[in-house]
Amino acid sequence: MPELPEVETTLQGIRPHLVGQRITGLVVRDGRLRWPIPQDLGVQTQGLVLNRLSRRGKYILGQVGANTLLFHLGMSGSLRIVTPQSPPRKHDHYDFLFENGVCLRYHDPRRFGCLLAIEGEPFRHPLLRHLGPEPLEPGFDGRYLSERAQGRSQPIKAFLMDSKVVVGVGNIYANEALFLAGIHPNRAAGRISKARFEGLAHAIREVLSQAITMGGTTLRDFVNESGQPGYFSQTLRVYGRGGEPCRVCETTLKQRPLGQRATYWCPCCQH
DNA sequence: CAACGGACCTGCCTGC
DNA sequence: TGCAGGCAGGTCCGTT
Repeated sequence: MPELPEVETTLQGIRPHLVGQRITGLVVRDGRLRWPIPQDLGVQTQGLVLNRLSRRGKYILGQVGANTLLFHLGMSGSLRIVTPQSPPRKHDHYDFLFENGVCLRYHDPRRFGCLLAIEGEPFRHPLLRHLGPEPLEPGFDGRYLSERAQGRSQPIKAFLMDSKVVVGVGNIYANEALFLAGIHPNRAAGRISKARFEGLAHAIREVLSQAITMGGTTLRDFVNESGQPGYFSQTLRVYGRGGEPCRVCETTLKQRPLGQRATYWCPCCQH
């Protein structure tokens, strides 16, 4: 489910409720996530203040004392701000309780998300160490993409979804950015000109920024911290639109799995 | 190192 | 109505 815009929407939604607040407890109803929630996490965090919430790629990082909480939403996860009294639903895995009476509740049917604690410097952790640059920060541009793509035969779409190349671009926004840039998703990454990579970097930033502004994309179950869906779905240009007319040239959009993932493109606009 | 396939899960939709 | 099969926003891991 969540790509960078959905994670950013979640972060911005929960941050004002939680930063500076003391953790009074952790209730784990079902700790079976991608990796089990550490048994001692409640004891480890109780009484500590959540000093900072930030994002790295699709991870949310919470700084508590010398340690960092690592949240990931996987394919179907969502974090919501609720009251401790609100009855838990099926697949509500854990609650963080805070001194101000707020409860941070995690919901994840498919259990691909995680909740871990990192001791010391978080960016040396194996899950974070090899991550590529943030697409919305300086340093991410056409020149960078072009250099990383040198000699690679991989389809550009798979290249963009590689978090070692750039973080936060998942299946929806890879499809959308390639459409905006006019690049065929199956084109070998190493066979794209520097000029076209400039356009692609711009398209990636554009599509991610727009989606954040609209509160993310909700296909079936993404909800923000208040339980509301995102509205970027209405703006999707190709994702999920196989067989429908291109919004630019009205040619019928193609759809075909590419590297196990649903891929959509306009055969007229993308080469 | 690069590329690829399998694996991890549940829910929902389609078609028989 | 029931059931099998396919598919879904992520990403780690093992193999070639």
